[in-house]
Amino acid sequence: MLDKSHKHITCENCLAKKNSLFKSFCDDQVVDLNAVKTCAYYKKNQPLFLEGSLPRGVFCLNSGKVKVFARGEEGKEQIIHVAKEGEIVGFRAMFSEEPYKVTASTLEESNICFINKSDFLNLVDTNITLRNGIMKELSSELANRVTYITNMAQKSVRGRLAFALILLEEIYAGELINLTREDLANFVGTATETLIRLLKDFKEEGIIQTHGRKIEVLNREDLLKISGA
Amino acid sequence: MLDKSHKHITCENCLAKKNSLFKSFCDDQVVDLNAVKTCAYYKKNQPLFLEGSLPRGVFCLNSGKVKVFARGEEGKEQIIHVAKEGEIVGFRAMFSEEPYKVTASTLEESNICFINKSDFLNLVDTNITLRNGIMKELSSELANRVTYITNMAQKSVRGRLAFALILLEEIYAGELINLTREDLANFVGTATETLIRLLKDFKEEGIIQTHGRKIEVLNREDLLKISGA
DNA sequence: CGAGCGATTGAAAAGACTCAACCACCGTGG
DNA sequence: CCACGGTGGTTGAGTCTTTTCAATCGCTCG
Repeated sequence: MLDKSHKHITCENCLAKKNSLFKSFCDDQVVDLNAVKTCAYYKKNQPLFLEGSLPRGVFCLNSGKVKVFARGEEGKEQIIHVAKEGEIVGFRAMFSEEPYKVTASTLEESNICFINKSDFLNLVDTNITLRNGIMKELSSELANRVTYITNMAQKSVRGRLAFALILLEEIYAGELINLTREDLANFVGTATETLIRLLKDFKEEGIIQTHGRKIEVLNREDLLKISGA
Repeated sequence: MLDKSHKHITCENCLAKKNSLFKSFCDDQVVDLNAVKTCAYYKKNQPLFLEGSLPRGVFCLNSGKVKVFARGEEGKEQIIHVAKEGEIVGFRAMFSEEPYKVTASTLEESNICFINKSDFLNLVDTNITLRNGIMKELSSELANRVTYITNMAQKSVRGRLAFALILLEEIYAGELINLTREDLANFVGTATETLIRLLKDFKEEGIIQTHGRKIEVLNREDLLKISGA
């Protein structure tokens, strides 16, 4: 179960150490990191930061999931990314002097640590491996978004949903995908009703199965095939 | 008129010096840059690099325009960006060890210089301002693409075309927009026929005017309004 | 128990795409 | 000089996808 207190999480045990940009850190640096960070417990649907506000630091997810989204014209959310345990959220904003272009908000209860902008930039300055990791990460996200844009522009909604389910299956590794239909629709980029109908189709085709709102992928191959079309 | 020879272009006079990432360079560095680069004349529709190939360096546009695109499933191009004089193309790939995810190809006759990967990375290592500029550039492009994705996912084709025309008007600053209907459709993310019909609508509404294939924007305000809807 | 949100369904309308045909321009070779 | 072929631009008709609007259902929370 989740620890709901604000107690300090030690970086040494944190998943982020293994998976994230901080993986290059040696023991000394982890101790440093541990010293400058602060930890907080977030309830479901609590924002980490808001579009338009000024970045003050980065967020490191110890547990829980976070959606990152922009708002289109009529305020409709477009979910750009779903971050999971071990990921660092908001580091792109550290290098531009601009306000956030996106909002980040928890999808479930989460324990999230915060590292101050100056502390973070200090780490970046003193650790070449970290800096290279960040440049590589920025570049590869840029490349990812090319795929994302191409998908949005060229695939049918059915294809996009298949693609989204593949991504989400990996993000929810092991667990079932657990999103409101509206969030899922906002990730795929479609209307909620359309999304529900397509999920129904997938169910009837035996590709997925639902447990309440939760979605289980039964046939990844078929999803790949549909996504490709 | 364009100089069609392969003669050396001096960085001192190049637009890229003023506008691009290299703007932070002091005179000495410009001399260095000038020494390591090579120049080439490109005909229309000639590729700078191909999706899947290994990056060997960056391209600096002295004159001309370049489209950067990915290919969707059935090979359909999705144009991600149209680069103009002064821009540096392909620098994202310098920081990941992966093959290009996109193809770059000239839209018109161009004079383009090439800087070797190791020379470029050397410059990045020795010039902190350049490095910071690059990180900022990567971050802000990432932010741009969020808008791009949201547009693709939520706007109608009409809205996307309006948005594209606004962007292209800036890129073709002063000149008329000059793209094949197919390229424009691949930028907007639609079928060529749909694109042509929408252009016709815009013409009838007095928002644009065509001169052969070239497009002149008459009413930017209306485009903004349509794009916003 | 009632309010309210999220999930679901139906029906109709709008938006885009596909296919097929035709036009217009341009450079080539005879 | 002119017919030819090819590419890019345009139009029409029909179809499919997706959205929109309206209504219903189920569940949880106070």
